[in-house]
Amino acid sequence: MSDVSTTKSMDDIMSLCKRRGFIYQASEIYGGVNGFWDYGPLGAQLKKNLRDAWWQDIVMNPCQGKPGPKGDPVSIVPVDTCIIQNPKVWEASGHVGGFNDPMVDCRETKSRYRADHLFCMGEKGDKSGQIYAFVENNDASFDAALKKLGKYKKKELTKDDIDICPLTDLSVDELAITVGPDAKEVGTLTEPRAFNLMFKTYLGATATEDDIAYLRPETAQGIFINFKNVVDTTRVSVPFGIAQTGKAFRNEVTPRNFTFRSREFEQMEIEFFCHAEEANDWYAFWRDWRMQWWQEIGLAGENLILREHDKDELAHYAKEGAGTSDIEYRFPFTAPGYGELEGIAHRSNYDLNAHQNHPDSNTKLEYLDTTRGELAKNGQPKGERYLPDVIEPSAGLDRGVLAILCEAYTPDPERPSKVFMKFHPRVAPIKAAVFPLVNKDGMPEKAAELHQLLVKKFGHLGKIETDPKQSIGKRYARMDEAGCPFCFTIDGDTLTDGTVTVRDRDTAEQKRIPFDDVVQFVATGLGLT
RNA sequence: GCGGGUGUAGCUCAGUGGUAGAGCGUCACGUUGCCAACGUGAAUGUCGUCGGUUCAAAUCCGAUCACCCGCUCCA
Repeated sequence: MSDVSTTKSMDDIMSLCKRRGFIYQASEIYGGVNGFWDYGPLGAQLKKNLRDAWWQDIVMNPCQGKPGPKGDPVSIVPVDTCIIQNPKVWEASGHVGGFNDPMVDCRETKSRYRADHLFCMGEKGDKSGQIYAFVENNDASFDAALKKLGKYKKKELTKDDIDICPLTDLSVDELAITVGPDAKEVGTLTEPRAFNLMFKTYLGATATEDDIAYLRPETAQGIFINFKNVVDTTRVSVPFGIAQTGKAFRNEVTPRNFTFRSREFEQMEIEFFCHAEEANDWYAFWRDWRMQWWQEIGLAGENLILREHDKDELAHYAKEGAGTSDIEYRFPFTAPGYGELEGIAHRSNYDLNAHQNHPDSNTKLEYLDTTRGELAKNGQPKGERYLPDVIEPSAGLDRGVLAILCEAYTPDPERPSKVFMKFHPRVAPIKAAVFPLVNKDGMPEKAAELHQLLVKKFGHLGKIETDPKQSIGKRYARMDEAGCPFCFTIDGDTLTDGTVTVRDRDTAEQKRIPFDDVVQFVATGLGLT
C-alpha cells in the first residue's frame, strides 16, 4: 500500500497542531479535561472556512447549482436551534432510552457487554449453585455456558434441565456466583452500570429531578421539531431540506484519537424532506454529491471512501429505508481502516412520526402536498397528506477539520520546515502573505500597501499575513507550516519595474507577476473566478 | 470501564537520589537581496498534580489527572 496516511505520524500532526496554533487541549493549564479540545488562531479560521464552505454549498447555493434527481433545483433553508430543548424531544427521538444502556464488564476477560444482552442459566430448582451467563441470540455462547454448567454439575444437561433469566434480574449475591461468558472464574462480572451518553443539566436554580434537561446529542432533532414551523412560515414545498450547523454533546465512554471522538463537537446537518416514492433517488443523490463535495474541498485522494452500511449495522430508524452510507477517511490512527466523516441515512419518516405520536406533542406534522392526489373537477390535484421521508446527510465538522489536517500534512525533507500543510486554498486559514524581501529601502511600505489591498479584497475569507522581520526563508517556512498557498515578495525590482515574486506553496517555485495582477492572481487561486 | 505505555521550556527530547539541561522555535538589536543565513543578547519550567519515603526526590513508592496504544463503546 503506497498511501501516505500510513506513513504520516499522528504524533507529528498533533505536535504541529499545537506548535502552530491549530488545536490545543482544552483546560490545558489545569491538566486538561478528557474529550475536549480548543481551536487556536489557525484552527479556528480553518474550522470556520470549512463550515462556511458547507454553508455556501448547501444553503446559499445548494449543491453548487446541481439539479436534483428530477432536474429541479435543490431547495434548502437554514435554521439555528437550541442546544437545550424540552426533554420530551429526547424521549420521542429515542435518545433518553438508547443513550442509557447499562453495561457489564468482565474483570477476567476484559470484555464488556450490554447488560440487557446477557442472560444466565442454572440447573432447575437449584438456588445455590453457580450461574452461567451467555450472550442473547448467540448459539455458541449458549452452548458454551451449558457445557460449563454441565461440567460443574458433573452431568449431561440439556435445554430442558435449566432455568434462564435476564442477567439484570440477578441480585448482587447471585452475581457473585455467576460465571461470565468466555470466563472461567466465578464472580468476575461487574454490576450493570449505566453509561449515560447525554449530558444532563438542570433548568432553573432549584435543580430537582423534575428540572432535568439535556444538552443535545445531535442537532437533527432541532430541525424535526421545527419542520412544521418552517413549512408554515416559509415558502418551501416538499422536496426541500432544512440545514443547520452547531454543537452537540455526547458523554462518550472513551474519548479517543485526538479530536475524532470528542465529548463536545460540531455537526453540519441537513434533513432533506421528500415523498417516500422519491426517497431512494434523493438518497442516492445526496450520497454521491456529498462524497463529491468532500473530494472538492481537498480530500481528493484514495484516503476517502464511500461505504454502504451492512444490513445488521443499520440504526433503528434506518431499518425500513434505503440504507445508510458513510463517507469515511483513512486517518493515521484508523489505518488501514477508516473513520466516519459523514453519514447519509435514509431515516424514512421515523422522526416526524415519533414527534407526532409522542403523547405530549399533540401536533399533526403531516404535510399537504398540493401537487399530488386525484384531480378535482377544476383539473387541479386534490392534494395528498403525508409525513415526508427524510434523507439525512450528517457531517462532523471537527472530524472534517481533522481529516483535512491529516490530508494536508505533507512531509518534505527538502524544504527548511521539513513539512508543509497542503490545504485546499478554499479552506486554508491564511489565504496569502506579503513580505518585503528586506526590511528597508521602501520595500516594507510597498508590502504594507499590497497587504492592505489584499485584506480589503479577501480579508473576509481568511487571514492575509504580512511580516517584515527576519530572513525571507524563515518567513516562507512559517507559511509552509501554516499552509498559506501564496506568498508575494516585494523586492528592489518591484519599486522600479512594478513586479513582485509569487511563491507557490506546493512546488516552492517562484515567478514574477505584475504588482497590479496580484489581486486577480489570488482570486483565481482561491477559485473565485 | 479494563490492560499496557507516556508525562521535564512553545516543539522534540537528554537527564536513575545531590545546584534543572540541549537542539530547534520565540523575542530584541544589528546585519541581511529569495527558502528556518549570521552575530550579540533575552525570556520561558512548582520536572502533569497531590501525598509518602529520605539529610536530600525530575529520579524511589502510592494515589490522581491527561494523552497514546489495545479491548470496550460509538444514532
